[in-house]
Amino acid sequence: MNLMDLTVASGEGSATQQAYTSLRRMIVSGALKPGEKLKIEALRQMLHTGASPIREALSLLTSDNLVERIDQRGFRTADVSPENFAEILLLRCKLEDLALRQSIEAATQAWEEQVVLAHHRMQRAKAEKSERFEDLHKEFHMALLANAQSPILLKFCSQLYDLNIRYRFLAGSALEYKRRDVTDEHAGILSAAVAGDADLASERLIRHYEVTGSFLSGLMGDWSGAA
Amino acid sequence: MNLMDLTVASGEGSATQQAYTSLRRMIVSGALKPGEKLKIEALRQMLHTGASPIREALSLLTSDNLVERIDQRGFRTADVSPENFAEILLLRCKLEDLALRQSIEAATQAWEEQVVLAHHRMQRAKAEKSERFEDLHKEFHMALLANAQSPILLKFCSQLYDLNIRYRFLAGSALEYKRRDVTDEHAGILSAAVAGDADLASERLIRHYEVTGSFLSGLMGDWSGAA
DNA sequence: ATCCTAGCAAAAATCGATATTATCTTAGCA
DNA sequence: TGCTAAGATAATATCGATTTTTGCTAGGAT
Repeated sequence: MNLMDLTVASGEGSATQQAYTSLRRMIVSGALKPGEKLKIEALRQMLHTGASPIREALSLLTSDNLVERIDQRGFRTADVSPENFAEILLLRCKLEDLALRQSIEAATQAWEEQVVLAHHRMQRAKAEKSERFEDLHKEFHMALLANAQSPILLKFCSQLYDLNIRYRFLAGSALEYKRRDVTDEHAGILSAAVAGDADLASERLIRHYEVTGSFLSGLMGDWSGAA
Repeated sequence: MNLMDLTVASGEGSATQQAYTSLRRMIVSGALKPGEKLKIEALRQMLHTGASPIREALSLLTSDNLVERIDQRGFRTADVSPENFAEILLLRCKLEDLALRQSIEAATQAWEEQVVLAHHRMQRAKAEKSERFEDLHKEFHMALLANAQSPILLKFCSQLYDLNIRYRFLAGSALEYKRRDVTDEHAGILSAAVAGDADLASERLIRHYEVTGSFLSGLMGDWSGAA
Protein backbone atom coordinates (compact mmCIF):
# COMPACT_ATOMS: atom_id res chain seq x y z
CA MET A 1 0.00 0.00 0.00
CA ASN A 2 1.75 3.14 -1.12
CA LEU A 3 1.06 6.68 -0.15
CA MET A 4 -0.41 7.74 -3.46
CA ASP A 5 -3.22 5.27 -3.11
CA LEU A 6 -4.14 6.82 0.16
CA THR A 7 -4.39 10.35 -1.12
CA VAL A 8 -6.70 9.38 -3.96
CA ALA A 9 -10.21 9.66 -2.65
CA SER A 10 -13.07 7.63 -3.99
CA GLY A 11 -14.27 10.62 -5.97
CA GLU A 12 -17.67 10.90 -4.40
CA GLY A 13 -18.97 12.87 -1.47
CA SER A 14 -17.97 16.29 -0.28
CA ALA A 15 -14.39 17.47 -0.12
CA THR A 16 -14.57 17.15 3.63
CA GLN A 17 -15.73 13.56 3.36
CA GLN A 18 -12.95 12.70 0.97
CA ALA A 19 -10.37 14.37 3.14
CA TYR A 20 -11.75 12.53 6.14
CA THR A 21 -11.50 9.16 4.43
CA SER A 22 -8.03 9.81 3.09
CA LEU A 23 -6.64 11.14 6.32
CA ARG A 24 -8.19 8.32 8.27
CA ARG A 25 -6.57 5.78 6.02
CA MET A 26 -3.25 7.50 6.27
CA ILE A 27 -3.34 7.57 10.05
CA VAL A 28 -4.60 4.04 10.53
CA SER A 29 -2.16 2.62 8.01
CA GLY A 30 0.74 4.44 9.58
CA ALA A 31 1.52 6.63 6.58
CA LEU A 32 1.15 9.46 9.04
CA LYS A 33 3.20 8.53 12.06
CA PRO A 34 1.98 8.67 15.65
CA GLY A 35 2.41 12.05 17.26
CA GLU A 36 3.18 13.65 13.92
CA LYS A 37 2.26 17.25 13.50
CA LEU A 38 -0.46 17.74 10.93
CA LYS A 39 0.14 21.01 9.15
CA ILE A 40 -2.88 22.29 7.35
CA GLU A 41 -0.92 23.71 4.45
CA ALA A 42 0.97 20.48 3.82
CA LEU A 43 -2.19 18.36 3.91
CA ARG A 44 -3.97 20.90 1.76
CA GLN A 45 -1.46 20.41 -1.01
CA MET A 46 -1.23 16.67 -0.53
CA LEU A 47 -4.97 16.18 -0.91
CA HIS A 48 -5.47 18.99 -3.43
CA THR A 49 -8.16 20.76 -1.53
CA GLY A 50 -8.74 23.84 0.58
CA ALA A 51 -8.00 24.45 4.20
CA SER A 52 -11.60 24.26 5.36
CA PRO A 53 -12.23 20.64 4.40
CA ILE A 54 -8.92 19.57 5.92
CA ARG A 55 -9.65 21.39 9.12
CA GLU A 56 -13.11 19.93 9.34
CA ALA A 57 -11.94 16.42 8.56
CA LEU A 58 -9.36 16.69 11.33
CA SER A 59 -12.04 17.85 13.72
CA LEU A 60 -14.06 14.78 12.85
CA LEU A 61 -11.06 12.53 13.34
CA THR A 62 -10.64 13.95 16.79
CA SER A 63 -13.83 12.19 17.77
CA ASP A 64 -12.36 8.91 16.66
CA ASN A 65 -9.39 9.39 18.95
CA LEU A 66 -7.13 9.26 15.93
CA VAL A 67 -6.25 12.93 16.01
CA GLU A 68 -5.48 15.16 18.92
CA ARG A 69 -6.45 18.78 18.80
CA ILE A 70 -4.55 21.36 20.78
CA ASP A 71 -6.34 24.64 20.80
CA GLN A 72 -4.53 27.33 18.88
CA ARG A 73 -1.69 24.94 18.26
CA GLY A 74 -3.11 22.80 15.53
CA PHE A 75 -3.56 19.07 15.14
CA ARG A 76 -1.38 16.01 15.53
CA THR A 77 -1.98 12.31 15.15
CA ALA A 78 -2.73 10.39 18.32
CA ASP A 79 0.25 9.05 20.17
CA VAL A 80 0.85 5.39 20.76
CA SER A 81 2.14 3.65 23.85
CA PRO A 82 2.06 0.22 25.46
CA GLU A 83 -0.45 1.54 27.96
CA ASN A 84 -2.69 2.81 25.22
CA PHE A 85 -2.49 -0.49 23.42
CA ALA A 86 -3.33 -2.42 26.55
CA GLU A 87 -6.25 -0.15 27.24
CA ILE A 88 -7.67 -0.61 23.76
CA LEU A 89 -7.31 -4.36 24.03
CA LEU A 90 -9.06 -4.52 27.37
CA LEU A 91 -11.88 -2.26 26.29
CA ARG A 92 -12.42 -4.25 23.13
CA CYS A 93 -12.74 -7.42 25.15
CA LYS A 94 -15.22 -5.87 27.54
CA LEU A 95 -17.31 -3.96 25.04
CA GLU A 96 -17.40 -6.60 22.34
CA ASP A 97 -18.29 -9.19 24.92
CA LEU A 98 -21.28 -7.09 25.83
CA ALA A 99 -22.22 -6.33 22.23
CA LEU A 100 -21.83 -9.90 21.07
CA ARG A 101 -24.04 -11.22 23.84
CA GLN A 102 -26.72 -8.69 23.08
CA SER A 103 -26.40 -9.48 19.40
CA ILE A 104 -26.82 -13.19 19.96
CA GLU A 105 -29.61 -12.58 22.44
CA ALA A 106 -31.62 -10.80 19.78
CA ALA A 107 -30.64 -13.22 17.04
CA THR A 108 -32.75 -13.33 13.91
CA GLN A 109 -32.41 -15.29 10.74
CA ALA A 110 -31.53 -12.18 8.78
CA TRP A 111 -28.70 -11.38 11.15
CA GLU A 112 -27.31 -14.90 11.02
CA GLU A 113 -27.28 -14.70 7.26
CA GLN A 114 -25.47 -11.38 7.33
CA VAL A 115 -22.79 -12.82 9.58
CA VAL A 116 -22.33 -15.92 7.46
CA LEU A 117 -22.14 -13.75 4.38
CA ALA A 118 -19.59 -11.40 5.90
CA HIS A 119 -17.49 -14.36 6.93
CA HIS A 120 -17.64 -15.87 3.49
CA ARG A 121 -16.61 -12.63 1.82
CA MET A 122 -13.70 -12.27 4.17
CA GLN A 123 -12.61 -15.82 3.52
CA ARG A 124 -12.76 -15.38 -0.21
CA ALA A 125 -10.65 -12.23 -0.03
CA LYS A 126 -7.79 -13.87 1.84
CA ALA A 127 -5.81 -14.05 -1.35
CA GLU A 128 -6.59 -10.52 -2.41
CA LYS A 129 -4.60 -7.51 -1.48
CA SER A 130 -4.25 -6.57 2.13
CA GLU A 131 -6.38 -3.47 2.11
CA ARG A 132 -9.42 -5.24 0.74
CA PHE A 133 -9.09 -8.06 3.23
CA GLU A 134 -8.74 -5.69 6.14
CA ASP A 135 -11.97 -3.96 5.22
CA LEU A 136 -13.83 -7.24 5.03
CA HIS A 137 -12.25 -8.41 8.24
CA LYS A 138 -13.63 -5.41 10.01
CA GLU A 139 -17.00 -5.98 8.40
CA PHE A 140 -17.09 -9.52 9.69
CA HIS A 141 -16.30 -8.48 13.22
CA MET A 142 -18.81 -5.67 13.13
CA ALA A 143 -21.43 -7.96 11.61
CA LEU A 144 -21.14 -10.17 14.66
CA LEU A 145 -22.06 -7.21 16.85
CA ALA A 146 -24.48 -5.53 14.48
CA ASN A 147 -27.57 -7.07 16.02
CA ALA A 148 -26.93 -5.69 19.49
CA GLN A 149 -29.54 -2.95 18.99
CA SER A 150 -27.08 -0.50 20.44
CA PRO A 151 -25.77 2.09 17.98
CA ILE A 152 -23.60 3.88 20.49
CA LEU A 153 -21.96 0.67 21.62
CA LEU A 154 -21.31 -0.27 18.02
CA LYS A 155 -19.73 3.07 17.39
CA PHE A 156 -17.43 2.56 20.35
CA CYS A 157 -16.48 -0.89 19.10
CA SER A 158 -15.85 0.43 15.63
CA GLN A 159 -13.60 3.14 17.00
CA LEU A 160 -11.68 0.69 19.12
CA TYR A 161 -11.30 -1.63 16.16
CA ASP A 162 -9.66 1.12 14.15
CA LEU A 163 -7.42 2.14 17.00
CA ASN A 164 -6.35 -1.46 17.35
CA ILE A 165 -5.74 -2.11 13.68
CA ARG A 166 -3.54 0.94 13.65
CA TYR A 167 -1.20 -0.89 15.99
CA ARG A 168 -1.29 -3.86 13.65
CA PHE A 169 -0.07 -1.67 10.82
CA LEU A 170 2.50 0.03 12.99
CA ALA A 171 3.87 -3.34 14.04
CA GLY A 172 4.57 -3.98 10.40
CA SER A 173 3.15 -6.52 8.04
CA ALA A 174 5.20 -9.24 9.71
CA LEU A 175 1.85 -10.59 10.70
CA GLU A 176 0.88 -11.66 7.22
CA TYR A 177 1.54 -15.28 8.02
CA LYS A 178 -0.69 -14.95 11.04
CA ARG A 179 -3.76 -15.07 8.87
CA ARG A 180 -3.69 -18.78 8.50
CA ASP A 181 -3.91 -19.17 12.23
CA VAL A 182 -6.83 -16.81 12.72
CA THR A 183 -8.88 -18.57 10.07
CA ASP A 184 -9.79 -21.26 12.56
CA GLU A 185 -10.48 -18.73 15.27
CA HIS A 186 -12.87 -16.82 13.02
CA ALA A 187 -14.64 -19.99 12.05
CA GLY A 188 -15.00 -20.93 15.69
CA ILE A 189 -16.49 -17.62 16.63
CA LEU A 190 -18.86 -17.74 13.71
CA SER A 191 -20.17 -21.20 14.46
CA ALA A 192 -20.70 -20.47 18.14
CA ALA A 193 -22.49 -17.23 17.32
CA VAL A 194 -24.76 -18.79 14.73
CA ALA A 195 -25.47 -21.65 17.12
CA GLY A 196 -26.63 -19.06 19.63
CA ASP A 197 -24.07 -20.06 22.26
CA ALA A 198 -23.20 -16.67 23.66
CA ASP A 199 -20.79 -17.90 26.31
CA LEU A 200 -18.75 -19.91 23.87
CA ALA A 201 -18.78 -17.24 21.17
CA SER A 202 -17.72 -14.56 23.60
CA GLU A 203 -15.01 -16.74 25.10
CA ARG A 204 -13.60 -17.45 21.65
CA LEU A 205 -13.80 -13.83 20.62
CA ILE A 206 -11.97 -12.65 23.71
CA ARG A 207 -9.32 -15.34 23.36
CA HIS A 208 -8.95 -14.30 19.72
CA TYR A 209 -8.21 -10.76 20.83
CA GLU A 210 -5.93 -11.74 23.68
CA VAL A 211 -3.83 -14.03 21.54
CA THR A 212 -3.56 -11.47 18.76
CA GLY A 213 -2.83 -8.82 21.35
CA SER A 214 0.05 -10.58 23.03
CA PHE A 215 1.38 -11.54 19.61
CA LEU A 216 1.40 -7.87 18.65
CA SER A 217 2.89 -6.79 21.94
CA GLY A 218 5.74 -9.13 21.29
CA LEU A 219 6.22 -7.82 17.77
CA MET A 220 6.41 -4.25 18.89
CA GLY A 221 9.12 -5.09 21.36
CA ASP A 222 10.99 -1.96 22.31
CA TRP A 223 8.55 0.54 20.84
CA SER A 224 11.37 2.16 18.94
CA GLY A 225 9.22 4.33 16.74
CA ALA A 226 6.74 5.28 19.39
CA ALA A 227 6.38 8.04 21.90
CA MET B 1 -31.38 29.15 32.89
CA ASN B 2 -32.24 31.48 30.08
CA LEU B 3 -30.95 31.40 26.56
CA MET B 4 -28.84 34.50 26.81
CA ASP B 5 -26.65 32.93 29.47
CA LEU B 6 -25.88 30.10 27.16
CA THR B 7 -24.74 32.24 24.30
CA VAL B 8 -22.28 34.17 26.43
CA ALA B 9 -19.00 32.34 26.27
CA SER B 10 -16.43 32.45 29.02
CA GLY B 11 -14.37 34.88 26.99
CA GLU B 12 -11.24 32.77 26.79
CA GLY B 13 -10.01 30.34 24.21
CA SER B 14 -10.45 30.36 20.47
CA ALA B 15 -13.70 31.27 18.81
CA THR B 16 -14.14 27.61 17.97
CA GLN B 17 -13.70 26.63 21.58
CA GLN B 18 -16.23 29.18 22.73
CA ALA B 19 -18.72 28.13 20.11
CA TYR B 20 -18.19 24.52 21.11
CA THR B 21 -18.87 25.23 24.76
CA SER B 22 -21.91 27.37 24.05
CA LEU B 23 -23.46 24.97 21.59
CA ARG B 24 -22.81 22.05 23.86
CA ARG B 25 -24.57 23.80 26.71
CA MET B 26 -27.47 24.70 24.51
CA ILE B 27 -27.93 21.16 23.31
CA VAL B 28 -27.50 19.45 26.67
CA SER B 29 -29.77 21.92 28.39
CA GLY B 30 -32.43 21.54 25.76
CA ALA B 31 -32.31 25.11 24.51
CA LEU B 32 -31.74 23.51 21.14
CA LYS B 33 -34.36 20.83 20.76
CA PRO B 34 -33.69 17.25 19.73
CA GLY B 35 -33.65 16.75 15.99
CA GLU B 36 -33.58 20.48 15.39
CA LYS B 37 -31.88 21.67 12.25
CA LEU B 38 -28.78 23.69 13.02
CA LYS B 39 -28.44 26.37 10.40
CA ILE B 40 -24.99 27.84 10.22
CA GLU B 41 -26.18 31.34 9.48
CA ALA B 42 -28.58 31.40 12.42
CA LEU B 43 -25.99 30.12 14.87
CA ARG B 44 -23.41 32.48 13.43
CA GLN B 45 -25.57 35.45 14.34
CA MET B 46 -26.62 34.01 17.68
CA LEU B 47 -23.04 33.52 18.82
CA HIS B 48 -21.61 36.55 17.05
CA THR B 49 -18.92 34.71 15.21
CA GLY B 50 -18.04 33.46 11.75
CA ALA B 51 -19.18 30.37 9.95
CA SER B 52 -15.89 28.52 10.31
CA PRO B 53 -15.85 28.31 14.10
CA ILE B 54 -19.50 27.23 14.13
CA ARG B 55 -18.90 24.58 11.56
CA GLU B 56 -15.87 23.28 13.36
CA ALA B 57 -17.60 23.28 16.72
CA LEU B 58 -20.45 21.27 15.24
CA SER B 59 -17.98 18.79 13.81
CA LEU B 60 -16.50 18.41 17.27
CA LEU B 61 -19.92 17.88 18.79
CA THR B 62 -20.56 15.12 16.31
CA SER B 63 -17.98 13.07 18.16
CA ASP B 64 -19.91 13.49 21.36
CA ASN B 65 -23.02 12.08 19.75
CA LEU B 66 -24.79 15.33 20.48
CA VAL B 67 -24.90 16.44 16.86
CA GLU B 68 -25.61 14.47 13.75
CA ARG B 69 -23.91 15.42 10.55
CA ILE B 70 -25.49 14.65 7.23
CA ASP B 71 -23.07 15.16 4.43
CA GLN B 72 -23.96 18.10 2.22
CA ARG B 73 -27.13 18.57 4.17
CA GLY B 74 -25.85 20.25 7.28
CA PHE B 75 -26.13 19.50 10.96
CA ARG B 76 -28.93 18.72 13.37
CA THR B 77 -29.05 17.93 17.05
CA ALA B 78 -29.18 14.29 18.00
CA ASP B 79 -32.59 12.77 18.23
CA VAL B 80 -34.02 11.33 21.40
CA SER B 81 -36.11 8.23 21.87
CA PRO B 82 -36.97 5.75 24.60
CA GLU B 83 -34.63 3.26 22.93
CA ASN B 84 -31.81 5.74 22.94
CA PHE B 85 -32.40 6.54 26.58
CA ALA B 86 -32.44 2.89 27.53
CA GLU B 87 -29.25 2.30 25.61
CA ILE B 88 -27.47 5.14 27.36
CA LEU B 89 -28.63 3.91 30.72
CA LEU B 90 -27.46 0.38 30.08
CA LEU B 91 -24.10 1.46 28.73
CA ARG B 92 -23.53 3.75 31.66
CA CYS B 93 -24.16 0.88 34.05
CA LYS B 94 -21.80 -1.42 32.21
CA LEU B 95 -19.01 1.04 31.52
CA GLU B 96 -19.07 2.81 34.85
CA ASP B 97 -19.14 -0.53 36.62
CA LEU B 98 -15.94 -1.39 34.80
CA ALA B 99 -14.35 2.00 35.36
CA LEU B 100 -15.28 2.16 39.03
CA ARG B 101 -13.84 -1.26 39.71
CA GLN B 102 -10.60 -0.38 37.97
CA SER B 103 -10.52 2.89 39.83
CA ILE B 104 -10.95 1.24 43.22
CA GLU B 105 -8.51 -1.48 42.27
CA ALA B 106 -5.81 1.11 41.74
CA ALA B 107 -6.83 3.19 44.72
CA THR B 108 -4.35 5.66 46.12
CA GLN B 109 -4.61 8.13 48.93
CA ALA B 110 -4.52 11.04 46.49
CA TRP B 111 -7.46 9.63 44.56
CA GLU B 112 -9.50 9.02 47.71
CA GLU B 113 -8.94 12.61 48.70
CA GLN B 114 -10.01 13.85 45.30
CA VAL B 115 -13.24 11.89 45.51
CA VAL B 116 -14.02 13.10 49.02
CA LEU B 117 -13.28 16.63 47.94
CA ALA B 118 -15.50 16.40 44.88
CA HIS B 119 -18.28 15.03 47.00
CA HIS B 120 -17.94 17.79 49.52
CA ARG B 121 -18.01 20.48 46.87
CA MET B 122 -21.09 18.98 45.35
CA GLN B 123 -22.81 18.80 48.72
CA ARG B 124 -22.01 22.38 49.52
CA ALA B 125 -23.41 23.55 46.18
CA LYS B 126 -26.79 21.93 46.68
CA ALA B 127 -28.26 25.28 47.58
CA GLU B 128 -26.59 27.13 44.72
CA LYS B 129 -28.04 27.51 41.31
CA SER B 130 -28.74 24.47 39.21
CA GLU B 131 -26.03 24.92 36.63
CA ARG B 132 -23.25 25.06 39.18
CA PHE B 133 -24.54 22.01 41.00
CA GLU B 134 -24.82 20.04 37.80
CA ASP B 135 -21.20 20.71 36.95
CA LEU B 136 -20.06 19.58 40.38
CA HIS B 137 -22.32 16.56 40.23
CA LYS B 138 -20.61 15.47 37.06
CA GLU B 139 -17.24 16.13 38.61
CA PHE B 140 -18.09 13.90 41.54
CA HIS B 141 -19.17 11.04 39.34
CA MET B 142 -16.14 11.42 37.11
CA ALA B 143 -13.85 11.65 40.12
CA LEU B 144 -15.05 8.22 41.19
CA LEU B 145 -13.87 6.82 37.88
CA ALA B 146 -10.84 9.02 37.40
CA ASN B 147 -8.39 6.52 38.81
CA ALA B 148 -9.25 3.79 36.34
CA GLN B 149 -6.09 4.49 34.31
CA SER B 150 -8.16 4.34 31.18
CA PRO B 151 -8.53 7.65 29.33
CA ILE B 152 -10.65 6.25 26.54
CA LEU B 153 -13.06 4.60 28.94
CA LEU B 154 -13.34 7.84 30.88
CA LYS B 155 -14.10 9.70 27.69
CA PHE B 156 -16.87 7.25 26.91
CA CYS B 157 -18.31 7.64 30.39
CA SER B 158 -18.13 11.40 30.16
CA GLN B 159 -19.95 11.33 26.85
CA LEU B 160 -22.63 9.05 28.20
CA TYR B 161 -23.02 11.25 31.24
CA ASP B 162 -23.75 14.24 29.04
CA LEU B 163 -26.13 12.30 26.85
CA ASN B 164 -27.95 11.19 29.96
CA ILE B 165 -28.12 14.56 31.61
CA ARG B 166 -29.63 15.89 28.44
CA TYR B 167 -32.62 13.67 29.08
CA ARG B 168 -32.77 15.01 32.60
CA PHE B 169 -33.08 18.52 31.24
CA LEU B 170 -35.57 17.47 28.59
CA ALA B 171 -37.72 15.84 31.22
CA GLY B 172 -38.01 19.23 32.85
CA SER B 173 -36.78 20.48 36.15
CA ALA B 174 -39.61 18.63 37.86
CA LEU B 175 -36.86 16.57 39.35
CA GLU B 176 -35.51 19.32 41.55
CA TYR B 177 -36.96 17.72 44.64
CA LYS B 178 -35.30 14.51 43.73
CA ARG B 179 -32.00 15.83 44.91
CA ARG B 180 -32.71 15.20 48.51
CA ASP B 181 -33.17 11.54 47.77
CA VAL B 182 -29.96 11.09 45.85
CA THR B 183 -27.93 12.66 48.63
CA ASP B 184 -27.98 9.39 50.52
CA GLU B 185 -27.19 7.41 47.40
CA HIS B 186 -24.16 9.56 46.69
CA ALA B 187 -22.95 9.23 50.25
CA GLY B 188 -23.35 5.47 50.04
CA ILE B 189 -21.37 5.20 46.84
CA LEU B 190 -18.67 7.44 48.23
CA SER B 191 -18.23 5.49 51.44
CA ALA B 192 -18.11 2.14 49.67
CA ALA B 193 -15.59 3.46 47.15
CA VAL B 194 -13.34 4.97 49.77
CA ALA B 195 -13.60 1.78 51.82
CA GLY B 196 -12.31 -0.08 48.77
CA ASP B 197 -15.38 -2.29 48.49
CA ALA B 198 -15.74 -2.46 44.72
CA ASP B 199 -18.71 -4.81 44.70
CA LEU B 200 -20.73 -2.67 47.04
CA ALA B 201 -19.75 0.60 45.40
CA SER B 202 -20.60 -0.70 41.96
CA GLU B 203 -23.89 -2.16 43.14
CA ARG B 204 -24.88 1.14 44.68
CA LEU B 205 -23.78 3.10 41.63
CA ILE B 206 -25.78 0.91 39.28
CA ARG B 207 -28.82 1.03 41.51
CA HIS B 208 -28.43 4.80 41.62
CA TYR B 209 -28.61 4.90 37.85
CA GLU B 210 -31.41 2.44 37.53
CA VAL B 211 -33.59 4.22 40.03
CA THR B 212 -32.92 7.60 38.48
CA GLY B 213 -33.46 6.07 35.08
CA SER B 214 -36.86 4.58 35.74
CA PHE B 215 -37.82 7.78 37.52
CA LEU B 216 -36.96 9.73 34.39
CA SER B 217 -38.66 7.26 32.12
CA GLY B 218 -41.84 7.77 34.08
CA LEU B 219 -41.49 11.53 33.88
CA MET B 220 -41.12 11.53 30.16
CA GLY B 221 -44.28 9.55 29.77
CA ASP B 222 -45.61 9.95 26.28
CA TRP B 223 -42.51 11.51 24.74
CA SER B 224 -44.62 14.33 23.43
CA GLY B 225 -41.78 16.58 22.37
CA ALA B 226 -39.59 13.85 21.00
CA ALA B 227 -39.02 12.20 17.65
C1' DA C 1 -55.04 13.69 -11.24
C1' DT C 2 -50.26 12.33 -11.14
C1' DC C 3 -45.78 12.35 -12.49
C1' DC C 4 -41.83 14.57 -14.26
C1' DT C 5 -38.76 18.49 -14.91
C1' DA C 6 -36.87 23.20 -15.25
C1' DG C 7 -35.98 27.09 -12.61
C1' DC C 8 -35.59 29.57 -8.30
C1' DA C 9 -34.42 30.43 -3.59
C1' DA C 10 -32.05 28.90 0.53
C1' DA C 11 -28.51 26.66 2.68
C1' DA C 12 -24.16 24.20 2.82
C1' DA C 13 -19.57 23.80 1.41
C1' DT C 14 -15.53 25.71 -0.11
C1' DC C 15 -12.11 29.07 -1.36
C1' DG C 16 -8.70 32.86 -0.95
C1' DA C 17 -7.19 36.40 1.87
C1' DT C 18 -6.39 38.45 6.36
C1' DA C 19 -5.73 38.60 11.25
C1' DT C 20 -3.98 36.29 15.14
C1' DT C 21 -1.04 33.47 17.64
C1' DA C 22 2.86 30.60 18.43
C1' DT C 23 7.63 29.46 17.44
C1' DC C 24 12.19 30.29 16.20
C1' DT C 25 16.24 33.36 15.86
C1' DT C 26 19.31 36.57 17.22
C1' DA C 27 21.07 40.68 19.37
C1' DG C 28 21.86 42.84 23.74
C1' DC C 29 23.18 42.41 28.33
C1' DA C 30 24.53 40.75 32.98
C1' DT D 1 28.53 31.80 28.99
C1' DG D 2 23.86 31.90 29.78
C1' DC D 3 19.66 34.45 29.79
C1' DT D 4 16.01 37.72 28.31
C1' DA D 5 13.57 40.29 25.01
C1' DA D 6 12.56 42.00 20.55
C1' DG D 7 11.87 40.95 15.90
C1' DA D 8 11.19 37.81 12.09
C1' DT D 9 8.94 33.74 10.47
C1' DA D 10 5.69 30.24 10.11
C1' DA D 11 1.46 28.26 11.16
C1' DT D 12 -3.16 28.52 12.96
C1' DA D 13 -7.59 30.54 13.17
C1' DT D 14 -10.95 33.40 11.27
C1' DC D 15 -13.48 36.13 8.04
C1' DG D 16 -16.17 37.48 3.83
C1' DA D 17 -17.25 36.15 -0.65
C1' DT D 18 -18.09 32.61 -4.07
C1' DT D 19 -19.42 28.16 -5.68
C1' DT D 20 -22.23 23.92 -5.23
C1' DT D 21 -25.85 21.49 -3.76
C1' DT D 22 -30.31 20.86 -2.06
C1' DG D 23 -35.25 21.52 -1.54
C1' DC D 24 -39.13 23.70 -3.15
C1' DT D 25 -42.50 25.28 -6.60
C1' DA D 26 -44.78 25.97 -10.74
C1' DG D 27 -45.69 24.56 -15.30
C1' DG D 28 -46.37 21.10 -18.70
C1' DA D 29 -46.94 16.40 -20.45
C1' DT D 30 -49.12 11.87 -20.02
